[in-house]
Amino acid sequence: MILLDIGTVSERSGVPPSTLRYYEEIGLIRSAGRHGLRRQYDTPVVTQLALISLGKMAGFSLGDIRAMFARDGTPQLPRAELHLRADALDEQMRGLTRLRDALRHVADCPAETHMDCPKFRRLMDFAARTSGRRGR
Amino acid sequence: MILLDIGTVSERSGVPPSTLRYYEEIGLIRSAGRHGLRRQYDTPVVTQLALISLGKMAGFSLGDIRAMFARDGTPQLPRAELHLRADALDEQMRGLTRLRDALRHVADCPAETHMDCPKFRRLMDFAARTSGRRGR
DNA sequence: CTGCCACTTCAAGCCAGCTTGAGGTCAAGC
DNA sequence: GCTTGACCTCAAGCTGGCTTGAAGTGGCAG
Repeated sequence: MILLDIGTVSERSGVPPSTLRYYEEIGLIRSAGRHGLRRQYDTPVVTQLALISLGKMAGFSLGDIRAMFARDGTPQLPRAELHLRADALDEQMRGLTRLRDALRHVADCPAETHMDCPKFRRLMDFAARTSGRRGR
Repeated sequence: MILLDIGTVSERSGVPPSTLRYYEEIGLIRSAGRHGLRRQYDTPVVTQLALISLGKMAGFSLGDIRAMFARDGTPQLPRAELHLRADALDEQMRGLTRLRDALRHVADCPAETHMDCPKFRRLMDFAARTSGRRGR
C-alpha cells in the first residue's frame, strides 16, 4: 500500500497541511498511521478531499459532510436521506440557475432600470418564492 | 410610496431584524428613511434580499454581493464581469451535479465498497479534477 | 554522525457573519 | 396622558473554519 505524507497530500489535493491536520482533528479524515511523527495517508484520501470540497461548495458544513461520509470516505447515510440531500442539491441548483440567468440578463438587457424590466422581475419573483427557507 | 418597517420586511423576507440592521450597517441594503427612530424600507428591498439570499447560496461573500448589486439592488458590474460570475456559477453547478449524482449513485448502487465501484470512481475522478482550485 | 528541513503539538489568534443583552425611545391605542 | 411593545443603539459575545507561531522531533542525504 502506497502511503503519502502530508505535504504530498496537500500538493495533490490543494488543501494546506494545517487544514488537513484540522480535518483530522475534527474527525473528517483519517491518517493511515505514522512514520515517526509524520502522518501517512492512504491515496484515497485525495478523492475524499475532492468530495469534501464539493460538499463545501454545496454549502454543507464540515459537520454535515462528516455525517454524510464516514472517516474512510464511503457514504454512510440511509438511502432515503441520501436522496433527500440530492433533492436539496437540485433545489439549490434551481436557485443558482436563477441567479445565473439574472446576471446574464442584466449583462445583456439594455434597460437602465432592471427593477422595472418584466423579465428581470420575473426572475426575481421566483427568487423571492424560493429563498427565505434556508439554514446555511 | 409604501414603506415597510423592519418587522414587516423581516416577516416577508425571512431575514431577522438583527440581520437587516447588520446588512444596513455594512452597506448591503439601505433604508428609505425613518419614522421616528424606526427604519422604513421600500418594498423592493424584499426582492433585493431574495437576491442576496441567492448570492449567499452561491457561496458569495457579503462583500462580493455588495459589489455585484449596489445599495438600491440594481446590478452594478460591467457586462464582462457579470458574465464571468455567471460562468463561475455554471462551473459550480457542474460540481453540484457531480455531488448529486454521486449521492444518488451510492443511494442506489448495491456495491458494499463504493470506492471500488467504477461508476463511483469515475464520478469522483471528475470531482478531483474540478476542485482544488477554489477560494471559499 | 551531523545537520537540515519537513514534519510535529498546542494554544492563541483571526475573519465572517451574525446574535444577544442592557438600557433607551416613541407612536399608537386605550 | 399613560402604557405598551416594537423599535432603537452600542458593545460584547459566539460559531465555524481555519491560520499562525513558538518550540520540539526525527528521517535521511551527505
